Order: sequence, then structure tokens, then C-alpha cells
Amino acid sequence: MTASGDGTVGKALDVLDQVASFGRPVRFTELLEHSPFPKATLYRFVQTLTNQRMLSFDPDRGTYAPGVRLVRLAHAAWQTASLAPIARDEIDALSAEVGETVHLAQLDHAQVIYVDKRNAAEPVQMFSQSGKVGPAYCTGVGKAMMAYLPEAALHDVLGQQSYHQFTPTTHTSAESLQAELADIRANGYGFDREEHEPGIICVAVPILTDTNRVLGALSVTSTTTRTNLAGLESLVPRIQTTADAISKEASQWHFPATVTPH
Amino acid sequence: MTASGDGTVGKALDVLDQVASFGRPVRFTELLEHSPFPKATLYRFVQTLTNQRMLSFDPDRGTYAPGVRLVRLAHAAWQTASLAPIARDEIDALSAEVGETVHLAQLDHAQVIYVDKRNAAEPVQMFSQSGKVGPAYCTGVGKAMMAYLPEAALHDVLGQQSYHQFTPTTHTSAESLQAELADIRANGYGFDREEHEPGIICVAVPILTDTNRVLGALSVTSTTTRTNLAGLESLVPRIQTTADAISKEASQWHFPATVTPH
DNA sequence: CAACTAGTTTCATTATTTGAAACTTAGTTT
DNA sequence: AAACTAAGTTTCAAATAATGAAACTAGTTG
Repeated sequence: MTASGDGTVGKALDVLDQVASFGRPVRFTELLEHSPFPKATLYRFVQTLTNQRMLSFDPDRGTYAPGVRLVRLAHAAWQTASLAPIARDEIDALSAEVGETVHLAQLDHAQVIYVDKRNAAEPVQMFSQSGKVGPAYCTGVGKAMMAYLPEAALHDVLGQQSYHQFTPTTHTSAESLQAELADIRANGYGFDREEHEPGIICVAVPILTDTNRVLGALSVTSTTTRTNLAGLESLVPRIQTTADAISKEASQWHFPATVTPH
Repeated sequence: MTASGDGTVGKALDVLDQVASFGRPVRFTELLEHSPFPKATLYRFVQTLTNQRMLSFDPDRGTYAPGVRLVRLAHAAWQTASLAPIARDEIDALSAEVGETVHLAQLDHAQVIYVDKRNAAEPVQMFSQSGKVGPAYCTGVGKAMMAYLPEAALHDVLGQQSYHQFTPTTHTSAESLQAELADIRANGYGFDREEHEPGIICVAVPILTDTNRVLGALSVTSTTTRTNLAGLESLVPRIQTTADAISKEASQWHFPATVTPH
């Protein structure tokens, strides 16, 4: 499906992805049917990954599922590689002030990963939200990040979008999308105009380093019954402030003095 | 450090663990100093993992950190391989009723992974709890799970504990621990008698399949200022009920009808 | 500018992966 | 109970990929 190459490790990780993509425990034969690898090869990969606890095997049912070691690694990833812990307080404040759902997202490959979320009303749900994946071409955060990608990376990402038309306003080609990205770059923010779900709109701003690398994006989401694009637009300065604060913290944060002298 | 073997894939995952264990973005040379691999080999692993987005590279600082692809995979793991989504409602109810912190944990290798948590008072913090790792030999959930492990697996796990004495009551040998495990097996539940942190006590019960395989464990935690072991013991029937309900749901859940006929 | 440091590439040697086919269970049918 | 079947597991020579010492590059520093 992904055909990533990168030798044995890449192939093994493809298998891991494949198991994860099922979204449920899966039998060896099922995997085999959807796998480019021959029986024995797939078998050895699945064995290795299970040994490594990246997959877990249910002996009662003979099924494989993503393993708990991933949950543990992800904890580390979330803590050290995501903006979430840095952005925590800022997002809390923003969400309280605007009284709408706030999303913090980052880009993985060509997809958006939501690394944190505040729903003004309900308390947060753990992993159930964090780690969730979405399309880049029809979400506010996705477009905000793409708008600031360097040429080469953008080309890559554009080529990998599916351009499935979820609603009448969804972009269905790289061309129309690219036109909007130019607008976003000019304004510093972008919208989701019910492109993913009818009735759902949002404003999003990118979070950039001082060297203008894309770190992530921040969005405030609402519904067409509660507000409109102009209403959301009025929040931009406030969101911008949050994005800047996160960016500044991110640049200060990372990095310890020097290495212990062995 | 872990020396897991399993060919190239195992080695690459060791490198991944190593990066994760730093808990902060890390330079190539730092990794090299702590790595059993020669320069060129480590270099290639780090490249491959970065290509695969299992590591992310910060070009501004020249540092590596666990990548966001892990967050995404973990979402899948948490959803399909952990008890958390199944146990959600049950844990909500339990936590509301007993008014104390409830932990849901599973075993990874020789360590406890907390996959969900309810703190009656404060709203939940996302990843900061889920994915967190703890020692098995001095936590209620750890001991409850070990008590029901088959001979061979138990031997393995016992050998991998560090037996660091956190408090005066911490087990410091496999022998004393094993004696308690027999008790736990006899009673169906176990305590944490301030073995990890002074003042913190808990009761834990295992979550088992009908074939008696260990799925996870459930605990209610409190402090010595608020209650005592007898107080916690009185909650056991209620906790047991929750554990049974989770076990039943887990057995019904997993598994679709039959495979689509190709 | 020479010496040092951090990161990257090369390439012959070595070790691992590969996958068709054979084999083993366990379950089902005749 | 023998004959089929489907799912999972093992084998082994050939093909491929990983290895790591050493050389190289680029960027700092005394």
C-alpha cells in the first residue's frame, strides 16, 4: 500500500501500518490476502514484530493487533516531539476565552495528526482524540500548514492527497487547493468552509519557527448555526497570539546545556 | 541496553527505544556514545527511522526525537489493542462511585503501562497519563497481573525487575514478591502497601479472560491520610464487578463475522 | 592554518533476508 | 477412518541487504 522501501526495517513498518489500518484484531491469512509479501516473508515479519511487542498476539483467537509497546513509545513521542505539552496552558487559555473547540495539529507525511484538543464543554478524552488522523487538503489546520511548506515538500504532499469530495466546497484538485494556499500565505490564516463536514467551519493559523519551518497549526472550530466565517475571522488576532506564544516556547524549550563529559 | 536480537528490525527498534528513553531531542553523537553500534551503522538506522517518520529530525538544532508517526500508530494500538475503549464506561462508573483515582493498566514486557485513568477530582490529562510506564514489582496493578501469569512468563518477568527499594515496604527480592503473589492468587486481589510512594496505597484486581489469561488490571488508589487498607478492601467487590464486566465485554467484542470472500 | 569535532559516504566483506515448496496440525467431509 | 482442506509453520540454497573501518567533508576553534 505504502511501498516505502528502506530495506528490511521499512518493510516491517509497512506490515505494522497494515495491521494498524485494520482497526481491529486481524488473522494472519487476512493480512496475507492484502499483503505484497509472500507467505513465509510476511510470517517472519509478523513474528518479529510480535517478539518486539510492536504487535500483540491473541492466542485464543489467533489474531494480531498493534502492541502496547507502541502506546509507550507514543507517550515519549507525544511528550518530546509534539507541541502538546508545550502548548498546554496556552490552549487551555485560548479555549476558555473563545468558548469553542480548539485543535492543535501537526503534519505527518501527507496527513494531519491531531495532537491535542480542547472542547470547551466536555472534559478531554485521552488517546481517543490525540493521535487521530485527518486529511490535509480539506481541513483548516492541514491547509494552514501546507501553505508554509517549502516548494519540494509541498509538491510531495499535494501529490499524496486523495481529493475526495466530502462536501460541495471540498477542493477536488491540487490546482484549486494551491490557489487557496497562496491566499493563506498572504493573510497568515485560513478557513475550513464546510469542506470536510457540512455545517462545520473553522479558522486555522500555522505555528512556525523563527526560520519559518512549519511546526504545526492551531484551529478554532464552530458550526454554521452558531457563527460564520466573519465571526471566526474576528478571533484571528487572539489565535495568532497563542500561536506566537507556542512558537516562542518551542524555540526556547528544546535543548539541554551540553552532554555529560562521559 | 535491551539487546533484543531479532535481526535488523530488532536493532532498529532498539535505536528507537534509545531515542525515546532520552526524553528530549538528542544529537547523533549523544546517541553514538550510548550505542553499541558503530558510527556508520547507527547513522544508517537513524536515517532509516527518520525516513520512516518514526523519528523526527530538527534541522535547526540537529536533533532527533520520536516521530509523530508513533502517535498515530499508538492511537490505533490504544483503540484496538488496549482495554481502554472497552472499559471506558465501566471505569467512569467505578470512579464516580468510589470517588478515588482509578487506574487501568496492562503489562508490557516486564513493565506496567497505564492505559487509562480517572481522577475523580480533576478532569483527565491526555497522554500525560496514558502510555505512562511503571514498575511491576511494587505497584498494585503490576502484582495483580503477575499473580496470574503462567509459570514461564512469570519467571521471565520476575527476572527482569530491578527490585529498587523505593520505600521501607518495597519488595527487594523475587522471593518475597513471589510469596505475596501466591496470596494475591488466593484472594483474587492485592494491595500496594506504600511500596512505591510513601502515603500512597491501592487495591488492585486482575482482569482475566475466561481461559484465565491476563488482560490487564484495575486499581483504586488513595492515601493513608484518607483511608487505610481495610477501607480499600471493602471496595473489592465493587471493583471485581467492574473487572468482570470489562472481561466479558472484551471476550464478546473483538472479532468480525468472517472474512470477505475475496 | 592546523587541529579538532560532528556528520556523511564508500565499498569489499559478511550476514541476513528471501520465498517456493514441503510439512504439520486441526478441522471437515465422504 | 481415510481422504480432503485450510491455516499456520519450517526448510534451505540463492539473492540481497547490512556491516563497519576508513576516508572524506564541512564547520569550529585555538
